[in-house]
Amino acid sequence: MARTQGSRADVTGPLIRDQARRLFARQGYAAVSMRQIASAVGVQAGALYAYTPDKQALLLDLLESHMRNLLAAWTDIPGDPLARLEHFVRFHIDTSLDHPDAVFLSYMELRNLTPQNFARIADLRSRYEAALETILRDGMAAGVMRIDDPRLATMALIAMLTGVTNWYREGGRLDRRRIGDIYWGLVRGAVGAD
Amino acid sequence: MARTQGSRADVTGPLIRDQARRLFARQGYAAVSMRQIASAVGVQAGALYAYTPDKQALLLDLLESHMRNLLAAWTDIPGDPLARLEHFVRFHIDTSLDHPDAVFLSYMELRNLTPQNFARIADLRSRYEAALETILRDGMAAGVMRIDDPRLATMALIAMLTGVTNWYREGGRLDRRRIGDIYWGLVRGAVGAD
DNA sequence: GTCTATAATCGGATAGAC
DNA sequence: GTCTATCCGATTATAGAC
Repeated sequence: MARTQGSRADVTGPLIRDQARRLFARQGYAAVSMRQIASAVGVQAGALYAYTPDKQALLLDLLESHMRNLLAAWTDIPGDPLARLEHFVRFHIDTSLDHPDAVFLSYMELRNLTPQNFARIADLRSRYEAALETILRDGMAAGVMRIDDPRLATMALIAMLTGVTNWYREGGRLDRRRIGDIYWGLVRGAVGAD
Repeated sequence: MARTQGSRADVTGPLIRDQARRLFARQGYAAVSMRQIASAVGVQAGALYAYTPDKQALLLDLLESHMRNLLAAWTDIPGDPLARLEHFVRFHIDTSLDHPDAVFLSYMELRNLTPQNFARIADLRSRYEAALETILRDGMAAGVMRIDDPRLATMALIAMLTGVTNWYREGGRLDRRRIGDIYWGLVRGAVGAD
């Protein structure tokens, strides 16, 4: 991948983020060196510092932009809490399968953030969790869901749905639509909506 | 923690494993140095190599012994598949809360194993997953569970149950018995047993 | 914006004394 | 079994040329 000299600011910036995301997800933040990222991009290590002040800022940028994209992409729908829950389940699975590396990073590399940066990401994540918890509480109030503890159910369901990234492989036995169907069946039962 | 000279082989060995497990779980394998582990134990870095040939072997030992303990501790019970499933749910949650660091490591640090070592752990894990899948299939055959895809349900349920380590804090709002009750309610619904 | 070169530190692992 | 000392390669980040 080594390149000779030349400026390509428009492509290098996104490429650094893409390769860093991919490598961090596969090997872990601490195990990836700036040289490795630079090599994957096709530049020398020193060039990375024209785009990020340091490695930590690069990780924070990846996590924060993912969480902001997630929150921006999510839109609740009006009406039946069960339909809203199905919408959330399919949204979460589709997002997780579209951006498996970003999703994986966002709950695996929190421990490598500084305390301040951790607080920023934890805040964004709690907003996303609140979206699901609201649906569950509305479903209980409407009498269409039976849930012992909506806070715990929120954590449990998100863990279950996010887990799809642990085993899903492109071109595997099940396509996305089918996976969404199966998970929705599990979730619908879990909230007592059968 | 620094100590003066002296041999304490009986305590140092277990202590190295305890501290390595704790540090690996909190910061990640790659982010923890042998010097850090030694410092937490109260010995110099060189002394660690009397107990492990290298850092990788230390990680493998932690993961493998955890998986073997898990498999040794698990015993299915005869009878009703629903009772067996409840037994599995409570076993898995209790184990996860008793050994949160080991559980976390066992599904977070697989990527830092060499391919050979990875295969060893993956084999042990698949045996554990098979225990749950068998119960689900028996429940379907007996007509007491409704499950679209038992293989996928196995992965989904284990992800959900293991997720308890992400939020549980000792002395928190809910005690273990109550957490087991709540998760069992979610699982029972998810497998269509209500 | 990118390169080359380098500073300063830290990493895993080993040797030999006690 | 543990310590001290050390080898040697890798790491993050910076400086200055182009």
